[in-house]
Amino acid sequence: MNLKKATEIGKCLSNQTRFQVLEWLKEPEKHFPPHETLKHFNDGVCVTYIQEKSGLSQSTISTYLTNMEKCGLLISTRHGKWSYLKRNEKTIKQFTDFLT
Amino acid sequence: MNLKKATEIGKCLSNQTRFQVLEWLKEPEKHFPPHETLKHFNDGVCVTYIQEKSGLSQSTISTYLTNMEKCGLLISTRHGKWSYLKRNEKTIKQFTDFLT
DNA sequence: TTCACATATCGAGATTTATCAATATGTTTG
DNA sequence: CAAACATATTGATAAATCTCGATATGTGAA
Repeated sequence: MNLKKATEIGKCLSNQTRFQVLEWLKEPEKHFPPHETLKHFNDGVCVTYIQEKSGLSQSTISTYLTNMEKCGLLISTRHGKWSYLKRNEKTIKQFTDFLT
Repeated sequence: MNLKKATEIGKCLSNQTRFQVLEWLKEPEKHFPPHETLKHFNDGVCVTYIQEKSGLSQSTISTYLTNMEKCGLLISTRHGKWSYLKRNEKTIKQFTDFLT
């Protein structure tokens, strides 16, 4: 973790929706319905569910999630036509360690 | 700590200078010369030193520090004509706990 | 009380971000 | 392959942030 990377993460955390997504993804089963095909949340939650819950447009959420992945806050996994997002606890810890 | 407060802190952390200030204030004696009147860094570092080190204008730094104090990242103490700033470890911990 | 210095606030222009609708790209299924 | 669905990218506009110089306020010293 360095200052530049930490600041990029800070940017992601400067918006309520983006921060909220990270909170939701702590406990997907509490905040999202089960997936149709996948029977677990091991790889997180699909973009559509996050988009619906956020209330923002599909393009906005897609951009948010892409950026959050780029700076290491999220891990994206593709299964068929769906992209699943989960928290990247490793980067999150590096960030909080850097701050502390 | 709640989402709104955490996002305000995120905003502070979305700028390299502001994040850097927090890093500098971890070890003031490593990054700043000793104060003339005060012989310690118990209350942190005066605005002028932070401003000089940052290279930004006095007004910009003053605004940054004020905002960082408002959202609880810094504690400000006045001694005579100087304001000293130090990290507010309590809020920082609440923030990292909230994120984790 | 006046001067000098430390910090805060104001007003403004340049840059960045928020957010959308429209469109494009992937991927499965019929 | 064509249709349908999931996600990504583009282009645009409104809002927010960055940053400064100028100015105001607060405080100790002469």
